[in-house]
Amino acid sequence: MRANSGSDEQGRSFTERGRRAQIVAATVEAIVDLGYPKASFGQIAQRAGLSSTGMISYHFENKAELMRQVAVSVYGTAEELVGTRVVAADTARGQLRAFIEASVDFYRTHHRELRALTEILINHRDDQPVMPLHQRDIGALEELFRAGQRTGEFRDFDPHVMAVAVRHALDGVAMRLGTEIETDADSYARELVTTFDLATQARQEES
Amino acid sequence: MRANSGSDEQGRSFTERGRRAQIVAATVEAIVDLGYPKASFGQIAQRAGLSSTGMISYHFENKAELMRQVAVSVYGTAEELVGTRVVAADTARGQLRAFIEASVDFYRTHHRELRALTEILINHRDDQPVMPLHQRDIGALEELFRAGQRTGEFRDFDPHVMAVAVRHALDGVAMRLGTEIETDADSYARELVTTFDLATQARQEES
Amino acid sequence: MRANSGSDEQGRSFTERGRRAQIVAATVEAIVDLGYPKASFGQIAQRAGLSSTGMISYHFENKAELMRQVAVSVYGTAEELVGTRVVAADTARGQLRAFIEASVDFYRTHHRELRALTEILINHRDDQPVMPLHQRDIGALEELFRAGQRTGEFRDFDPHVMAVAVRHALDGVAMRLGTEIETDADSYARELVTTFDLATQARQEES
Amino acid sequence: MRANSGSDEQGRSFTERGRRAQIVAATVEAIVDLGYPKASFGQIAQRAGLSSTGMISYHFENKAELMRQVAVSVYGTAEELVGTRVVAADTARGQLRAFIEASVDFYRTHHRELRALTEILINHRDDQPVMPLHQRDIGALEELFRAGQRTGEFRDFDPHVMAVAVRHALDGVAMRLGTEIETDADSYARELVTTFDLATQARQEES
DNA sequence: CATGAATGAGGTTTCATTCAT
DNA sequence: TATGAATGAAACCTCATTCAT
Repeated sequence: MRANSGSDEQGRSFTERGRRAQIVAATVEAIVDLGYPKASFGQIAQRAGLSSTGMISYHFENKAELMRQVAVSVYGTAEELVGTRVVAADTARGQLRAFIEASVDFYRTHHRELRALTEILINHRDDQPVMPLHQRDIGALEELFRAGQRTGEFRDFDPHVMAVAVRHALDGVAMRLGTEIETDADSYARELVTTFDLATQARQEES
Repeated sequence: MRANSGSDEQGRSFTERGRRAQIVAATVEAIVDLGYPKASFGQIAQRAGLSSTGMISYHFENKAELMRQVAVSVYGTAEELVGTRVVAADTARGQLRAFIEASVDFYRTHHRELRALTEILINHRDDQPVMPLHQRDIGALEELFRAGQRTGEFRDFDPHVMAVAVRHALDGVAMRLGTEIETDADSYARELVTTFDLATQARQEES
Repeated sequence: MRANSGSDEQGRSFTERGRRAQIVAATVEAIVDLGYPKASFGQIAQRAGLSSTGMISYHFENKAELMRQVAVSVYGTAEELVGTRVVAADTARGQLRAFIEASVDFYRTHHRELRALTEILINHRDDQPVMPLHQRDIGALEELFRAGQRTGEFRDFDPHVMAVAVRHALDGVAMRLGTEIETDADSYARELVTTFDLATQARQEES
Repeated sequence: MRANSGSDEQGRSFTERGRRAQIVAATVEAIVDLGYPKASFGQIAQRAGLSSTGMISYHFENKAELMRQVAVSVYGTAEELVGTRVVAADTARGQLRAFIEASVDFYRTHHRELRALTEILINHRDDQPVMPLHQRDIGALEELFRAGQRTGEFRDFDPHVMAVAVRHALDGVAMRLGTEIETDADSYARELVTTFDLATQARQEES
């Protein structure tokens, strides 16, 4: 009848996972091309090579759920890419650097997904909110900062504000990478690393 | 027959300027309440105390133009408030501090306008694009940084990247102030000033 | 913006009352022609000479509300026609006869409205139910029966069951008049009057 | 390829008869729960424990045919239950009483089927019309009345109108038993028997 | 200036039905 | 037989915009 109950990808047939992924990808394209408000089922179906919008409704309970899945998908990819590189570092300072570099890297390689995610995060309003998403990032960063402060690597700043600053500074980079005519992603990464390194490190004259 | 040609407020009757301002304000409210995609003429008219959406079409050429005016209006207010405080400072460092503090101040006092502006910036797509808006801010910041680097107040970083970082870190604050349960705006301001102060100042051991 | 708030006809412009009546009439036609499930906005708009289904949504909050108005309208007409003839009679027995005769009369002259009403009563399911409608009729009949029993005109039966029997026997006539190839309405009336006269009157051998 | 040609249950495999009965039962449930217009194949399949609506299309030529089968099934059950009790009586008057009592009995024990049947009778429109169903009942009643009139048991009324009255008065009871908060079915039966007994019997003073 | 009415396009979603597996 | 996927039509409804008054 319908295959759209539940919201994770487990317990779904092979073909269905394929279709869902295809639709999610097409949604990203539609949002990037047309903007969230004009990313209609019609546009999405077209980009997914489907001959009917009914197919989308068949695979996703409704539009809100589809958008949620897009967010989850993009965020999942990002988390995996960034996460593995962060845990590979052994100092807090190194982890911060890894977080920034990996994030910029991700933005460079996935700027369309990222742009779509941003639009969804801004526009999606629902009872079932999409987003303990940025939240999760910010939480992780706060943790990182607090750990660094305990070991004395970092100076004594408000971990929350700093996490917000880092997170959204990166968002800024993301938005630029999507639209600007070939900005150099590496220089963004390099400068941001330096910036937040300076902003966080314990003052040397105090050591 | 129609009063909506052109896009600035000059050459308009008193009542018309009033209606336009009223509609712009109502648009802000609608966007904040419902999100950009659901901020329809109907909702806007309702919030403006108008009993017909025809009135909006009469005063604005189309929806895109209305949104453009909202952006211009909010951005104008912000620029005035922030600009006057920035020029009052006499060192580049002081100006950076003033920019950050004034911005946070503006966000605290105008977070609804700000939220609306953000949604418009993200969503608005048009042949006649609204917004070299952030652009203008970023340009001004770059200028400020370059000046500071020339006088030796600032270290040698990429002014563009730093401008983007500052601008979007502030955006992050803005988004938080709109939704978080009573975040302390002052502590955001204080921490961001310190952060970017540390990130930009010439290294003291090198002086 | 929209003229569809509230649900009675007061406080509406002349033109609007006209349009609403026109749409209600077209809804009756559509239901009779196609049946409730296929009486779509498209079909209704067509029959109302409207070039767009949007016009219906403009005048009625939603389909449920439109159906409610149809029911109210038909029932109102019936109540007026039947009511005036019932109160004109002075004995309970005479009132029962008047009720039956006037009802059959109404069915003959308004069998399309009646058919539509029946379909709506059966099919409409909503939180805001249409129908203390038959209920009202049945209540009135119970009252009539009880009065007649008090004066000794009627024998001692259960007024509720008898009311249900009368009301639904009349429904049966209604359904027949709509579909049968020219049944003689008068003979229906005559027979039903006799039937329920005999069924209700106090036994003469007991007097 | 398909098993749905024809419309009676003969010449069908055991499993197929089972599935068809199961689907018919589920259709009754769906109609009672949701109303005819919302009794979709999806809802029916769900209630039948089927995981695909394709199964329904496989077993029934189309939706109209399914509905026809539901009607036939319910009506068949009713006819059997009522019929056996009617023929057991030996006077026309006794048969009328039996018909009413057995009918009310059937409504009490099968009100869901009955409700579904009613909705189908009202809503079903097709080139291949379902239902000389009530018709058949009414025909039988007319026969019964005519027989009683010949033997002098009944007075001289129009058998058709009386049949319609009885038939639809019973429908009214059926509808009430489905929705009212515990109406006493027995009192309905008792009162209706008395009512139509009085309405039909030859006047004793004339004998 | 302002209103209410009208239009027509386009939105999401549900549905009966078909078909490959 | 049974399933899940696909299709395309049609459903209700909202919207920006226009126009007569």
